[in-house]
Amino acid sequence: MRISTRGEYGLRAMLDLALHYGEGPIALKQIAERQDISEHYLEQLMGSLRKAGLVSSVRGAQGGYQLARSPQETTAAAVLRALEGELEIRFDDGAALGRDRWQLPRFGTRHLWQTLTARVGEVLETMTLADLLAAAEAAQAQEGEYIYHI
Amino acid sequence: MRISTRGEYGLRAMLDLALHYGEGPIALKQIAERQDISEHYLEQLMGSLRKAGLVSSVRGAQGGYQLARSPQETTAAAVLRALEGELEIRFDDGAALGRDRWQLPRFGTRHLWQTLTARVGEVLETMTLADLLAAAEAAQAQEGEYIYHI
DNA sequence: GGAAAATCCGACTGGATTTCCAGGGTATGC
DNA sequence: GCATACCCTGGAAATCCAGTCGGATTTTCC
Repeated sequence: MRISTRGEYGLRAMLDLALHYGEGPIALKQIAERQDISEHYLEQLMGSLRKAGLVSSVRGAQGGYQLARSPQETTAAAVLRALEGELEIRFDDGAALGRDRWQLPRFGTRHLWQTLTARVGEVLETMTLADLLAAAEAAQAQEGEYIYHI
Repeated sequence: MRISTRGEYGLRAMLDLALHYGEGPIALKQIAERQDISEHYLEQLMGSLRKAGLVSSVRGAQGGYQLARSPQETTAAAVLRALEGELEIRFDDGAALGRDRWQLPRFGTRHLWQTLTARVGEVLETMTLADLLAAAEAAQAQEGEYIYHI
């Protein structure tokens, strides 16, 4: 059960942009350094995000990327869809299955993947970049506490 | 967001065994034919399921595989864990992260994967083979109806 | 106008993973 | 003792992933 680094890196980049929302375009190089991602690779990912309309870019010196919409309006689902393609757990061609008893297992797995996709979708559609940053701040504060407990 | 064919095939094989629960050992060849899976490949998968204690095997003529526990006691989580390894969405080494503001994105993604893993886990731990077969029967009945509606 | 700073674009490669096959070994029932 | 079936290793083929490379284009600043 995996999500590739495209999702991880792309989401981190988007969260980085969210931290600087409203400050004008941020250069790819800065994001790559802060988030420790290969610059050229991140370039590809930003291309996908731009084509999906999630970020806008400004070319030339002093250029960079910025969120197309506010962190409150950008969902994790939109980001991951742009980077990883459809969010379905196992693609299902929707072909009609027969009525024989030995075909029940196929219905069974299909049902499971559908349920799983729905649950995951619920989470991703409701979580925005702003939500994630809020949760991140809470987690970071806790981690600080933990250190002092040693 | 993918699950490989190991999960799909293995789960189908387990559901096939569930359909014949209590009838003694079922030969691999029969399962492979009914579920349309390469015999040699399925052999590998059954090896994993056996080592995980989910099926027991009987060697020799009239041998085969059978569920080690009833369909009501076998969860989808156990099956998938045996075939796909840990069910975590993106492995997290749990390393401590710093308190700098630019590290917030890392906390953010970590939080998301944790939430997602938890949700998926809930579904998989509660769903048993028996549940899946019940859902499958309902789906198959509906599909029958649908055909007559044309 | 020119240098520098950036995004944009496509091709390509090395490596890992997945899927599957071949072939031989071993246990068991009849 | 033979047919049936599981068991094991090794590896081929294909696909996918992560990252690289080289350059083209656009814009700012001096």
